[in-house]
Amino acid sequence: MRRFELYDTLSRETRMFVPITPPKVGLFVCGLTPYSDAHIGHAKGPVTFDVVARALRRWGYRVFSVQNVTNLDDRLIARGGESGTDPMALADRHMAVWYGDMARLGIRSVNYYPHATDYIPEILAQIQQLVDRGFAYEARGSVYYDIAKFPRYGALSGQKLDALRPGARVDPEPGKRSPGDFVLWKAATPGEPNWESPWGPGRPGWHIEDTAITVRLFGPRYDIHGGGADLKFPHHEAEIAQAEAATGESPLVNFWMHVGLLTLKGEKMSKSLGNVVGLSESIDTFSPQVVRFYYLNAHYRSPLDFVPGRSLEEAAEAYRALDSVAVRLRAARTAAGPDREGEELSPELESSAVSTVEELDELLSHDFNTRETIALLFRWTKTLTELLPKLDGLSTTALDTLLGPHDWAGEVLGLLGASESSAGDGTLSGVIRLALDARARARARSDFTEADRIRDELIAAGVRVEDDGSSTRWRLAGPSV
RNA sequence: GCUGAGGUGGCAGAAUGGUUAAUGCGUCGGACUGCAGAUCCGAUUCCUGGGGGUUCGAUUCCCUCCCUCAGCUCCA
Repeated sequence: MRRFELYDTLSRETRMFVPITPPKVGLFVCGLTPYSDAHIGHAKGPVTFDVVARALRRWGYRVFSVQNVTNLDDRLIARGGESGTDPMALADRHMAVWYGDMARLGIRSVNYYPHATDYIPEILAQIQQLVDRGFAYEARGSVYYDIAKFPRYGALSGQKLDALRPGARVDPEPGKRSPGDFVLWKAATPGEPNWESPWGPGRPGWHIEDTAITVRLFGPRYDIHGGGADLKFPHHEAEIAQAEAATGESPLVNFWMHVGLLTLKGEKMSKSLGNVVGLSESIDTFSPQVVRFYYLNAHYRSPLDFVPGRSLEEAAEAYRALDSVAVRLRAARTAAGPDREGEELSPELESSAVSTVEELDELLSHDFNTRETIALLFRWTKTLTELLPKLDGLSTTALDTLLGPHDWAGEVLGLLGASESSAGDGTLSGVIRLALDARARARARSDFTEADRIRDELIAAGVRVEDDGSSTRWRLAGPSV
């Protein structure tokens, strides 16, 4: 198992990661509440933790990665009510889209997506524990957590209870002992989904599902808990308070990882501000790799400012440069077959390729600095470009060695991988090839009017045409690229 | 107001108590091309918010001020 450093929000320090039960690593990430279509900010965390899981597995850890789904909450009920849809069915519908987007983004590291409503017995049991131990109280059919009973409440986010801004969005519901108390079990309102409980019919509060799930899956303590930076307070505070009070064990998690939020022109992207850019559309318009690249091109803890019409366009430009060399290298490797004899690499080049891979692991092991690994991949690409003309003469083993860094990127970053290269649709590429042949014949007889007409029509149809000395390449163009 | 994270070149964004502060985008010049694009080569050597301090040396550590973003019970 490779050793690595990880920043922990709770202790506010970067320290060596040590699993509770090596080589196992429990990774829990707060997933989403699928009450509407996902926007471009929502996938930043999942991509980040996908890389975390991929890297840990490469480094010899056995990761169990879990992302919960809050498939019932106030917003889902509200949205469902507007359209006369069952809130949980509405959640499922959005999740279908979400899973599709996750698959397109190459996120395959998540082992399990537990849904809140599948854990009602665990939730009820945990609430009962909290009541029994005196951390929670019932009022008017609801159960609240009494934050006064848990002195460490606020430690993660640095909030002081008595400093909570007076008149802020604290909701002094009748029955609450303190405005800061949060609901564990919400008494049923007619027409809403509900379950029987010792306190009457109701449904879970927002925070309780996570700890009910993690205690069930991981036990009272686990290794890494991730989520967006906006979840620190109160959500993650509540989780600590719930789990540690219920199980009597501490700390709930060893490392809290918080992902910097995506802002839109300096402001947080959110529905209420009306400044959202859709996730699915972004993937459609550009590509899953470009979206991934965009996120990973910054440190996961930094906030990232999204500028429509520029951010993904820039990422597309940068990624293409990186990818085109990877594609050509992989093509040469495919052409070489399983065991072609040929020129071997110079000792310097060979050791450079090997040490580049080692350096990639090393860079990533400092709090998952994906940006640094991308910078190194660019440098490696640069040394590769002068080799490009000689590729066809190299042996299979030489090509495999050269592909090391790209294979690393495919395995860990989910970029530049063998499977990620766009193969293209067979029919489409056949038709395009046909048009390009016609253009080539026109060019051969110096009929540039006809040649340019064909090219212009292809461009108008979204196909970019590039002559490269002897051959002509094409690719589907993104918008305004 | 309180808590946290930051302020780096035209832009995006890393890093480190010490040779030219990574990388990318963009821009400029050259090569290639019928042209364009892509690609390649080169340049963009005068960039670390202000002010103090510690140090032989700070962008990095400390203090202070200013500014930005996020959180302060919807939030990835």
